[in-house]
Amino acid sequence: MTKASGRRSRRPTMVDVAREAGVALSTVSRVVNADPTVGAEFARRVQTAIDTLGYRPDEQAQQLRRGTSRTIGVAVREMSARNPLMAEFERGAYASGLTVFAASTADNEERERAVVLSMARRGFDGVLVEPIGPDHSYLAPEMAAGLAVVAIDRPITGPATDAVLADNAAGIRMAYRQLADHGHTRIAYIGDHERIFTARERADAFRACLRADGRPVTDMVHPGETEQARISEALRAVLSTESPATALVCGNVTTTFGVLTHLAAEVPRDQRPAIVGFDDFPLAGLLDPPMTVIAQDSPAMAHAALELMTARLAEPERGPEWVTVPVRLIARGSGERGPVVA
Amino acid sequence: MTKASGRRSRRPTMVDVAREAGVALSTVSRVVNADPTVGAEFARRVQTAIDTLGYRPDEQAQQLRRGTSRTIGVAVREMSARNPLMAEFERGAYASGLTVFAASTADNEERERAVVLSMARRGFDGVLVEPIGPDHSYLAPEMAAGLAVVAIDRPITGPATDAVLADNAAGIRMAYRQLADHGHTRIAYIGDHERIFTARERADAFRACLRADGRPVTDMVHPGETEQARISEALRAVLSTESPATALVCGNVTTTFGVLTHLAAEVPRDQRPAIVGFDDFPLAGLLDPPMTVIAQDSPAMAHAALELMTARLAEPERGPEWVTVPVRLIARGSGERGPVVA
DNA sequence: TAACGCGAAAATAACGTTTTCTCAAAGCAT
DNA sequence: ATGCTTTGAGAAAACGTTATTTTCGCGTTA
Repeated sequence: MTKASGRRSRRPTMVDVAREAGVALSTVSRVVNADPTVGAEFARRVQTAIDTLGYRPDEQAQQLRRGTSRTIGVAVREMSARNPLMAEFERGAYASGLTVFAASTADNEERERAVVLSMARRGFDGVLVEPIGPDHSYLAPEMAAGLAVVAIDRPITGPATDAVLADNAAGIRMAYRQLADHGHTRIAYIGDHERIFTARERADAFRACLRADGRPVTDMVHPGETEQARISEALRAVLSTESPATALVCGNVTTTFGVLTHLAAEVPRDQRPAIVGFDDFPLAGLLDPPMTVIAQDSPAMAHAALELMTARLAEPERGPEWVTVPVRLIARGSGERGPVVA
Repeated sequence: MTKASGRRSRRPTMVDVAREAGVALSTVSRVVNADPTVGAEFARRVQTAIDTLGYRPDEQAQQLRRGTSRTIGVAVREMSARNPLMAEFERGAYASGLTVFAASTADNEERERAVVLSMARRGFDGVLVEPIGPDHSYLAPEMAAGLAVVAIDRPITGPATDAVLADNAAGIRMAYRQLADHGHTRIAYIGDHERIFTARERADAFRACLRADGRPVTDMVHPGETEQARISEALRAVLSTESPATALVCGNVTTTFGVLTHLAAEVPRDQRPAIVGFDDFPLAGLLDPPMTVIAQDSPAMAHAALELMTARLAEPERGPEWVTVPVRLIARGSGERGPVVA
């Protein structure tokens, strides 16, 4: 150790290496960047100095100078929710030599702005964002300055960006169809608040299903907050009328959990409605009955997102592209029960 | 717009603002940093220029110059697993004016090294890391150079760092005690591979419980990989002897899922063993029977981690500190069933 | 032998900030 | 009016890199 236990050892810099090797600063840089024009003897000397000093380049300074960071940021509402997607995206990005950093927006519009802007100011080359609010005009100058933006799960309003979306409408239709095919005529929908894009798409698709079957829409579609109280209220509304719903479509996984919780506590097992939930989740198959769900294809979405991101990094001027990824129904039981004969 | 639709608009810089306002570069800096020595008229002029140009400081350059970033990195094995903890940590950090970026290490030792090192090279002030491998000597120079390191869930071997740990041994004892108190005398443990710190602590604690009760340890403790096949194998081993286990302790949530999956598929409902699982999970209460678990106090752990982090940022020379956070048993049913009378 | 290339290393100018240092003008007491 | 402190703005030097330009030694050729 050279000066190991000094009170506080500054990180060695290129200048230190140059001094140690007795060469010019720029020669060190050339060695570090494997410039072929550097002589063998010099390269050796510099490398030795690098090793003894334990030098490693300061990525921050590199990025400032180079103007590119090969780093992309992920701004999602909550880290866990989109997790299979993030994991897949991260793996793929890493394989392409990109670094990925994630931050959560806590479902807060202002926080999203702060997070994304901070990423841009740090020289991130791109951001994958699960957009929240209705206004994303703050992105325009960043995009003009070269930030690659890809929206996931919902499109961005304002500047036109790439986007990866799930086929929400098709998923809802599959759920509805599955229940209808098993004899249900009173099917209700409970989901997230329609201020959220996906929730709106799903609720709208569900209304369209009802209308297509010539069934009344009123009282059967219950979007709203995903708090337990609201969900319980909606459930009571659809289950305790004179002609109660015999089947439910849940708009997202939070709603599904809320519905299951309510039913377990308040409704006798043999009187529970059939259910199809949007979004798969662990243990879905171990519930009683096992949950039938509409599953999003997270790996495919992650792959598409990475594809769009790298394409845009390579060619910033290309037109924005939207990719819709199919969903599929996983029948496990809860959606295949017929109506309870009251 | 000044030069909006130009092919590619460079981000405005302090120099641009200075030119626009007709002042010196340093004056702009003083205005941005609210230096009180700047005259009112100048401040106004600069502010106007900032607004019209849409200037925002380049955090990268700021950090390079200041030598500090008020950013801390989180390197965890998987984003979802530690999520409640991360969410809480992020919230707290944000409230303290810190920015948090997360990256996953994919349970890969080399990847952890790359991620953490990259964070250090980018000028992150601290890292919260869920350590993987046995050797963390690579951290020593970084810590010497001022990187604040806090370990979560497991301690770091090599350089001495702060750490936040769950009280694994106490948790296992509670689980064992609960089952023993309900009449079980044949209790088995299935958990993660002992190369992982927490898994080793838990398996050891379980062995200690058996010994304390004067029970044989052999064949009742099954640490190993958490793949379904291995778990099933272990289960068959403990359940199909002549005096089979009547109760199980699962070492982590992955194991719990594997065990539940196996039992659901292969063992008739009325012959299933009692179970207590380490780590709580969503829907645990909706299973049949509802799962009794040892729950870690994620908010408390996050809080402790943030506490340690800020303390170290403020006082880098302080001695390393370990915090052990208590766990608690949540009795829901699966752990309160008596032995099956065969 | 002087001019000329040429290869390879050194010097230097950025990148966008912050901070230290200068220095002019203004204020004020003598 | 003179000298001395304030005040506040501008100039310039960092921070650790990379990219461009200069310099220099040396073998070729006219």
